[in-house]
Amino acid sequence: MGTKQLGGSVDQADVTRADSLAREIFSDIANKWALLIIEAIGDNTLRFSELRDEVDGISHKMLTQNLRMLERNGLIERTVHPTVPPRVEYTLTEPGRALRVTIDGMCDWTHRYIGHIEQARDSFQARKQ
Amino acid sequence: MGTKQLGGSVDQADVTRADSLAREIFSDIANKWALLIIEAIGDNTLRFSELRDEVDGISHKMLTQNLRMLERNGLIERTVHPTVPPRVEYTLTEPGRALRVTIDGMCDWTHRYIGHIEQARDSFQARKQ
DNA sequence: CCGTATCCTCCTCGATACTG
DNA sequence: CAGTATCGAGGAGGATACGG
Repeated sequence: MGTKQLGGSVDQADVTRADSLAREIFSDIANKWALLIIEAIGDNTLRFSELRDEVDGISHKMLTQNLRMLERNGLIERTVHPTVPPRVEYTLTEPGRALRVTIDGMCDWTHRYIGHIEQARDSFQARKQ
Repeated sequence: MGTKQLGGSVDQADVTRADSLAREIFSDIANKWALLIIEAIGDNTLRFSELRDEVDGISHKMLTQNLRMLERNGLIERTVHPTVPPRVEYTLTEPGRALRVTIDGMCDWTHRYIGHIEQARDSFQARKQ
């Protein structure tokens, strides 16, 4: 992450602080559940239970945990409808939608290279007998 | 991931198999160490020890483990120079370089929204007292 | 329905030491 | 220098139960 310094008038302490913050954010975001949740929300407004169905294999706990994290970082917005039973909906914020674009890129990449990868795995397997 | 089906002549079994493979690949790739390693290599040819220095905070074990995984999936190429002491170099393959582009996108995103995120964290903190 | 808390398991990850 | 193996601690993550 320590790429692209912004030389000039910026205090060195601020730079390193920003860098460590950037690493922290990157570590938060760069995990499969977070990325899959963002993909799942996309342009939609989804309820907790809908997300649970949409993101397959995710547990109740992982979902809440990642939703909190994403809310904390301002990537999603959480709106509670004070009805009974409660209705909680999640949407992407503008930063969230921006990140989504790059995640879309990763998904496209996966589909584009899935053949390459399968071959690579076979040849790797063969190399190691 | 289960988006974008390719309808038509494709056998359903193949579709689900490809989908589960895609998820598996995504889970492999979408972790911070893998992404940081790919970023670190970039256009360079780096030795093991150089990578260890470049990707800060990574342990010896995590590095080897992720390098194997990336090699297995054909994202990096590993070349051993049979000298003594041994010299092992890593570069990105074409799929690796393609993925790198999207990772660059994530890094850019982080830098662009770091301010938003900091604010979001503060306001989140405040909301929860 | 949604969220939190508790418990318990497993496996990730770091430290260390050893081979080629 | 690069890689593997081993071991132990700690956190991740699942299951369950309960509260609002």
